[in-house]
Amino acid sequence: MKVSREKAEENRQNVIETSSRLFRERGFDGVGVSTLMQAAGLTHGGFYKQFQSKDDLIAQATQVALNQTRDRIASAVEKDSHNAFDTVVRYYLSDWHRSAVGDGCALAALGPDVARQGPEVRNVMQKGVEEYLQQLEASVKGESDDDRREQAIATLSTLVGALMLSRAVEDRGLSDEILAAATRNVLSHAADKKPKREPLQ
Amino acid sequence: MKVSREKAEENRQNVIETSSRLFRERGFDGVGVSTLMQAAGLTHGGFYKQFQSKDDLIAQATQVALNQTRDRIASAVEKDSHNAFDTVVRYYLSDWHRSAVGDGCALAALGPDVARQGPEVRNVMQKGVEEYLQQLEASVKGESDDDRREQAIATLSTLVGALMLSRAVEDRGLSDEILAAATRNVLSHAADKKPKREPLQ
DNA sequence: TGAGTAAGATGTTACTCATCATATGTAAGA
DNA sequence: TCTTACATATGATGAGTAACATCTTACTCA
Repeated sequence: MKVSREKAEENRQNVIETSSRLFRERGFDGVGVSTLMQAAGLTHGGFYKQFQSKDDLIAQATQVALNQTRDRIASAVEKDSHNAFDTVVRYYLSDWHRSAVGDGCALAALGPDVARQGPEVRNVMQKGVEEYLQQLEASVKGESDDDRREQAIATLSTLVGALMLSRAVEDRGLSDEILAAATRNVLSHAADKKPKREPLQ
Repeated sequence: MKVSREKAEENRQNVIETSSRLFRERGFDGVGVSTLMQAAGLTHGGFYKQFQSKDDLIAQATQVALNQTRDRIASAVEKDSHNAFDTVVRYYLSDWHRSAVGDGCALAALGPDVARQGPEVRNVMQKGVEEYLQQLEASVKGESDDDRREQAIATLSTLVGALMLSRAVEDRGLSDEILAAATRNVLSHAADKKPKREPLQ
């Protein structure tokens, strides 16, 4: 049942991408190797020819997930570079992002899961956070580099926290309220030289 | 091997409290019923006479965890009611809280885990979030109720997000930076009528 | 360059062993 | 006697391994 080198690599990528989605939806402990391989159209025996262990796959899938969101934000900003910050915030705290757990930001979907992992995965996460912060530093307004850095960190924290909370509560009304309040607050604070509470739309 | 009614109830509470800690440390899927019972000094057989299912225990343990942090914050505020907001923020984003996952806030330790659960657990979470928000609304400064509500939601999001991120990255330096930046930012924003960037200490 | 062949890698099936959530038995308190 | 908390199964599923089949890839020698 051997397969061409290209096909094998394609299968590998397929497993990683499928896993990155399923992990975000169900957590690292919520899906088994067997399920992951089956979802990629393979049987679970061949897994260990492609990956050292499940942890190895977790690291790679987390990387892919983080890159995906980074790229999506980058391309959204590219289309509207004048209101970069506004674009990022509204994208991150959108209805779509709240419901698209498997396609959304890994920080909000897997933060505590990653915190429980070993150094490899945590290093991947760290690199992802740094990249997100650089994106935000570029669009945030501030008087100094330090100021922008602080704004970026605080903004990222608020975005991640709000999205996570909006997904964890049962009532849709409270969930909506969290997204709306966080959006308004972040936009009013980080966009300096504007009145503190500008209308949302 | 029957035990007195009081002892049985004591055992039950013991299981819930132990579970609330272990769940926060390892996630809902990271500990099995057997481990939980063993950690409470019992064998796993009696579990289903005390709880309907693992989900049932998850709901109760989440409740206990949320109450614990709520009470700790309340008593911290009581001791220094003049700087309530300051106290809450510094408590939440402290070194101690970052490392004490099993004794810390369930929102930051189990947010995404809860998001994957059924309505019962999510309702418990929702009630917890509402209580946290009420605590914050009382200490946050603002011109109107709506204003305070928004501040409370944004602050809670930032606190939860920052703590979660600080735990998920590998490097201690970045982790410290996240906590420090979020602390400074939240305090400068929510404590109105003060210069925007007052020194941290 | 050509065919033929040896070697190597990918994936399947079948397995181990541990742990999972849950159900049934059992002995002691009420 | 009758309830019930705890102990002992039970069947399913977890991660990881082993043996084998099969096809690609690389090497050999013309």
